[in-house]
Amino acid sequence: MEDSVDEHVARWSSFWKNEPAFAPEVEGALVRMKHIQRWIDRADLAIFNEGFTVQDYKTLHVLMVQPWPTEATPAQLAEAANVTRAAMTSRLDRLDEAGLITRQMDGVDRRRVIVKPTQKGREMWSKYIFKGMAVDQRALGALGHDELKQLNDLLRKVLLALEE
Amino acid sequence: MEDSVDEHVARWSSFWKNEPAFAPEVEGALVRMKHIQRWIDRADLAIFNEGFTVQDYKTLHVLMVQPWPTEATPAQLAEAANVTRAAMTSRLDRLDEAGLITRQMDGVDRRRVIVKPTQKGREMWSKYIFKGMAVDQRALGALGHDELKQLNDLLRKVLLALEE
DNA sequence: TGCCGATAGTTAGACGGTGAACTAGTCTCG
DNA sequence: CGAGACTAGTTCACCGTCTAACTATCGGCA
Repeated sequence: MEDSVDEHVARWSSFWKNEPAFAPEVEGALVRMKHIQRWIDRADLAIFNEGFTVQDYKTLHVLMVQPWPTEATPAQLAEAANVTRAAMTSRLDRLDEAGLITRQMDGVDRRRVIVKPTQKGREMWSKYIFKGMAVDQRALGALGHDELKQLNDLLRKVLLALEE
Repeated sequence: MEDSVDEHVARWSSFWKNEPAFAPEVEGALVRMKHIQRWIDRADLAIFNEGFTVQDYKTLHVLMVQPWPTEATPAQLAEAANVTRAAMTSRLDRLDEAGLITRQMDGVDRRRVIVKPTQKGREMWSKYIFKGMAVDQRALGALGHDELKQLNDLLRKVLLALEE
């Protein structure tokens, strides 16, 4: 059975009949990933209501999810959330304002700021994390356990190469 | 061999030892897709120089790639580029200004605007499309032909379910 | 010790996106 | 045929992010 991306790839393939640089399977896989990603983003958007935004949630999320025991610097959070440090500053301002995180100066290196979630921040996070996981599972719900494992094996191989 | 996402998933798994709602393979697959996507976005960014932006390119790209014979309406382009119609208006303004597209009123339905690439627009697009494809192929370069096919089969199954 | 370069975080101004309001044109159905 | 609902595209005000300064601090080396 064919999905919308098959059409897309077929059209391109005929457009570039004699172009060896075009790799249909690469194009197909990446466009499919993009579509899945977009579907999830839209579903996630629907979860949040006035006053607590997706950005707020994602910031809190990368904070909770860090390898360190749920504390981190703005720079680490910015990298994890894929935004600039400047953007992270204003995000943290909002969360600080709302009482969801605290910012303390690091005693050892006084340039650094240690960000920690408050109790209220942790509660806010867990209020939404399960909804988010439900969306994710709905997105990949078509795959059985073995297929999910296959998918992860393939993606892991890709990622290992990209991480050098 | 383990990638950075394995660590992440292992940490979460122990965090939620007794939480059946957490599905490690779903989480892993989606985070990996996100990382691959991000790697590509960053590589793409490095391709473009002053005066012609990634947005300009992507807009031109969705125009060239449409099922219709390289002409489309702003609304179709907005959907394809995943931005609002308002944003597409200002994108098209820039491309129009630069002489890369034309906007003509549709004779049949005079609310509609038909967008077409100019010769210059087509040239600009093909100037960058091969660089973009090279990035994509580098990203998935770790996979052989059969693995790419497997990956597409899995992703197609997911997408078919999402497209109803 | 004191200087110079690097680094963490913040601040300032510009830019692109969003949602809502608006204009103009089309469709439907009594 | 004409009123009301709908649709396409644009304009506007607001908001989040980006780049590029700027401040404060750290580290190395003469």
